[in-house]
Amino acid sequence: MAAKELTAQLAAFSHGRVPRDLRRKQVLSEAFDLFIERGFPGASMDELARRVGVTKPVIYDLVGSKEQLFREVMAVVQEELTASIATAVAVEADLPSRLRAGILAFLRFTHQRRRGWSALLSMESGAGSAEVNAIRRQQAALVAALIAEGAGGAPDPRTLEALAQAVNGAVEFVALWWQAHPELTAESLADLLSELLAPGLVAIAKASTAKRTTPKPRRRAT
Amino acid sequence: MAAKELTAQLAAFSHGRVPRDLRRKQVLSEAFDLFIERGFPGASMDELARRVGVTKPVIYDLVGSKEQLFREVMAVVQEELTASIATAVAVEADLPSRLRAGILAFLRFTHQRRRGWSALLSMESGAGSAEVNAIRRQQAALVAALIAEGAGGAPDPRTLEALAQAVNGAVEFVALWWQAHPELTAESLADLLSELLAPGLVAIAKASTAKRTTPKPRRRAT
DNA sequence: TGGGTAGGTTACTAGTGGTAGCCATCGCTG
DNA sequence: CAGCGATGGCTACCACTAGTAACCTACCCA
Repeated sequence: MAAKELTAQLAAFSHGRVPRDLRRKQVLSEAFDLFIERGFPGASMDELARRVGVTKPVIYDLVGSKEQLFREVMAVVQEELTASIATAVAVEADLPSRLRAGILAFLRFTHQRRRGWSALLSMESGAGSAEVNAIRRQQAALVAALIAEGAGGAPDPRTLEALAQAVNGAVEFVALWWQAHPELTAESLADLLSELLAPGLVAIAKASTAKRTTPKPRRRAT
Repeated sequence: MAAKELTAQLAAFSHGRVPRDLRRKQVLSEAFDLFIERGFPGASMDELARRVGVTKPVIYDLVGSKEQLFREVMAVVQEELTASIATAVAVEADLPSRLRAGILAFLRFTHQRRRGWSALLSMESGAGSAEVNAIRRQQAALVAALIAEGAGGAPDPRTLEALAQAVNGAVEFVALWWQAHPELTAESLADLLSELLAPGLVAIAKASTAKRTTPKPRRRAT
């Protein structure tokens, strides 16, 4: 991709002393690869510096800290994922279709970039968990919006959030599991997941709108 | 719990030189607390040694490595969780009830021991991810069994596994999210989750049994 | 002919997981 | 009671980690 033109640009400064912006891009690019190869804990700043062909303080001057670097690198992934799902959802009309489209987009994305994706998940707390959580929050918000508009006005916000988390979790787990069972297709899994989730979602959405229309006491599942 | 009798036993050897088994138990107990306090990456073997009142090589002689230690310590959590869910599920009859009971047990467990639980999740790869994955696998197997018998004979095993992963993911994510929104009750969340998941599960189960009875072409969600 | 500054370096800190090798104290046997 | 082996523990180290202070040097512009 942009990697080639980057190295091309870099070649122009073969005598060391690369401009700050360019060096920064190089660091980010190399860091991305490194995080994917080794995961967050396994990636060392020393090795990053070595790969970039520079010493550590330069790296720290450019990106601040390992966490910040990780955040910055993975923010790109987040944006791509969000965009990918958003466009996939946009072309569908009713809730179930949108749900399935979104799930399919997610599955395809994480499959395509599975190395990057598992690197992203390879922290999950301690250090860079904040960023992972941010991605999940954004993801959940997206799902929540999908449910809300798809259901024609939502239940209370908390319920909505919880539902979004549930949907998110279901999809993410299946995506992860899928990596160990690649004989299945994204489509079949998207089918399965939407068959699992859509009925409940629709029912809950209906119940909530019905409740707002005629406020009967809600029944609970036994 | 057993901590008191442990310290009592230890007090008998106030002059250092504690028998191997007892020292080992002490290490595991102290390690448990430490992992909970600091998470896996944050917990240092030096500090563990300091707390136990012994030097590092002793620790390593007793437990092998940090990963092994973590595995051993967290296996206890896994067993407790599995047992807790299993007994909760056992007393219910039909699939939706069993599902809800299982979910409720999971939520209560992770809430009650939320510190330990998030410590457990605080690795998710790199080092001790294997153990977390093991727990998830076991958890998924449990859910799969629940679905299988609850549905009176299951769909094909892969579908079953995928479903189990989905259910697991949904519940786990909600449990995690709940920690940041403790104003909700476990019961209400269990209600919500089973309302979300039960309809789809029942439908899928029915479709698969119907398919085996009268093998009509299965319809897909659009 | 100067700077000033952008780009980089050496050399260090405190702390990590993990280990080699040595020592002391206990209980058991002669 | 003497002696000896096993048991429990320690000192001192290794290579590595993230991160930093202080110094240097080559270039561009006045």
